[in-house]
Amino acid sequence: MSRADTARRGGRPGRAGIRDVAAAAGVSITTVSDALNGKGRLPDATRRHVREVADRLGYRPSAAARTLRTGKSGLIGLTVTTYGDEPFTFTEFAYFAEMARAATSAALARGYALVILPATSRHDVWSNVALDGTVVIDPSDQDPVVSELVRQGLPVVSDGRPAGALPVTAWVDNDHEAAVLDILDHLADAGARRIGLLTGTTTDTYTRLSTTAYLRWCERVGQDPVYEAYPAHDPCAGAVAADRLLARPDRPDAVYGLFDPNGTDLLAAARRYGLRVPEDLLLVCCSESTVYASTEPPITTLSLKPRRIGTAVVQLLIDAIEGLESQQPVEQVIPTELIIRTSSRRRPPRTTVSPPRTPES
Amino acid sequence: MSRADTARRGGRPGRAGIRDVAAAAGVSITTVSDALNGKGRLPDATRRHVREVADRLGYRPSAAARTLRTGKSGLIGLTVTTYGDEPFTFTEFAYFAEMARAATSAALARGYALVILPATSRHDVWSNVALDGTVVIDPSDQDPVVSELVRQGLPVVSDGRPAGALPVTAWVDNDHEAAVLDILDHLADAGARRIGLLTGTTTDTYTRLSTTAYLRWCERVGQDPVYEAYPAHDPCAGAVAADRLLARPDRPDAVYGLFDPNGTDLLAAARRYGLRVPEDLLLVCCSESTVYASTEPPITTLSLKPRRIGTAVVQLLIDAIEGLESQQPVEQVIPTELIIRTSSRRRPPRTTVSPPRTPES
DNA sequence: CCCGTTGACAGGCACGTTTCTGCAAGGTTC
DNA sequence: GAACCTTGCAGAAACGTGCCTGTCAACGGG
Repeated sequence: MSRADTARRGGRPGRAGIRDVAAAAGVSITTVSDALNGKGRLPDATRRHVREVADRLGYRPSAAARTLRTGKSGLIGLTVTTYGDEPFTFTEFAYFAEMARAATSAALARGYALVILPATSRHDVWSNVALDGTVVIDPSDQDPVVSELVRQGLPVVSDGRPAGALPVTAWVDNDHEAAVLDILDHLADAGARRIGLLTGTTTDTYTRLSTTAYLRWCERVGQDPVYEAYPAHDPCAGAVAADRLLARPDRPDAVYGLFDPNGTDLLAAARRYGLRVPEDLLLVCCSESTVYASTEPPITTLSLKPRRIGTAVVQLLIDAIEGLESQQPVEQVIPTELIIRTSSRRRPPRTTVSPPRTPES
Repeated sequence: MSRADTARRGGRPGRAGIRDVAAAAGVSITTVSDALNGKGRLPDATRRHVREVADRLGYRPSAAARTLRTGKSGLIGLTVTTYGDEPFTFTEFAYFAEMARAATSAALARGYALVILPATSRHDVWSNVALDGTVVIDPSDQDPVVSELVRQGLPVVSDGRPAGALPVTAWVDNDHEAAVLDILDHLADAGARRIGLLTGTTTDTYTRLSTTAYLRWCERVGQDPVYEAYPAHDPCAGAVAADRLLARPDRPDAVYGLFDPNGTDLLAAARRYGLRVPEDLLLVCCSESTVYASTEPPITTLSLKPRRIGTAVVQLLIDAIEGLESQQPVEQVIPTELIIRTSSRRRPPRTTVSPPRTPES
């Protein structure tokens, strides 16, 4: 009677419910649930029997029902910034890909899956997915998505210091100032006397911190700043800016580029002006791409360690979701790595007259 | 009485349910549901009133409950191949990133979100997310994830022809044979007399089709095949294979590389052997990366058009999910694009004695 | 005056779980 | 032998929606 009843209610063919398993195994629904989830107090014989029957019927618990009941979906949002209507940023391709890979792995290892949610998503889309928490990449000041998620009480962990007073649960970031200062010192040590910067016009934290660090360094060593800024999301603008930088009357003899494509762009510009690297021009850029290992010459790069960031962000988020007191601080700084290649190797000073550290002016 | 009751049941603070909205608006649950979803027959005044109250309470319908009730989650899986335990392939970075971007946009535009699900995911993770369908990239013969999804009756659309008899709902792919033949003809037209191939040891469809097309072409024009194969997921192996290819006694005077990093690797190898590009060696590789526009010299690339593929795959999948008779065929071929740059530009034949088409034997 | 129709809403079931409570049966202790 | 504890399971209440099935009033035609 009750068997026929549940069988009739089965509805969609091919999907067996927990009722069907209970009926087939001759036990109650409670017993099936307990047996499959390892809870309750059941003898191993019953547990095995229920598992066998469930396997035989091809039973898969409904994720929706489980989420509704437990309040946990096992889903983590990955909110990415957008330029135009395309998700992901153009200039940080390799960075994002690596970061997302690491985040996916880390989430998976702890039983969570990642949902890609562009920051400009239609409201009805991302409000229609049950999230346990969200990772936000480079949160902007007044991101409506993020602030709403926070308002809902969901844990939010950001890659990059949150701009403004965004109340995120935790964040992970590099020490961008220290990284820039390190690079400038490295270039000066290699013999650079006027270091230029290729930067962006955007106001995100990374660009802002890096640029001010450069300006402060210039002030400290007494060098006039030499930099060009361009809209970082436009790949063509980068090539033009690189060209402009090397065309200036006060042409730098070393350049640091903040964005991934700057290395090849600067190299191409140097060739146009007949500048040899590293003899006439030292080059460093921030990139995760491996192509800079086999350019002519290989270019020194700064790695922001996206793998470590992606992993750390997910760990912090899941700790918050599961209510674990995270042993680690809620603000975590990942060290950067300077991969020194030919493009910034020490060169002899061009003249022996002026000591390397004296600014020209 | 009933108000107090529902208020008490609210449980977690900050989340208003549909009951609370109904109570606050002085209507029934049905009316709220109908008003918000645009169904039923309600006067506009009631509809507006309910919407206002819902907004005021910050009401967000529970995604889990809606999914449970309707059977649709609005989630699409993006199943990616893995090497080791890291998701995504190493060699197709830019391809995957572009494809995923386009797929995300396309899904978003139709109200769906994407869930990243590596093919080697733990069973309990991906079986615990309610999917409406799945996109599979380059499905392997006996992928347990994919076959189980198919068995569950979920629509599955693959990027790349499905290997074996995998019963996918639809697939999108390039015409890899035609693309390779096109490139080989292009190189021959540019003066190549012995064209080499840098290929992979993996058995995926792309590698297999491309290699056999190369071999067939060689047979047709009477050239001895000159190729090196390496495990495509190992970036270092690519550099070594490129070197080996140019170190052979029967060194080719033109090379096509099947994978993204082959261009820079081949260029570096050519420099080591003192070969000028394109004078001594013509170069083409398959890549979506823009760095090849500004290498020295710029390298001709074959684009597989990942944006179009990602968009097409998602459209087909959502059509299947929503039960629309797709106007388009379930097998869709996206044309490739050969971006011709300096590395394969026509050069004069080295000697006028032997006609270009005659094999050396 | 009666009956069919239509508009505007309310009641209540079902979706498929998890879990709290409860209840027998058998064993232990004083 | 009664009072207890433990074991092994069953019943049923949620979780928050969507939607099917009423109900009730107003209305109009015959």
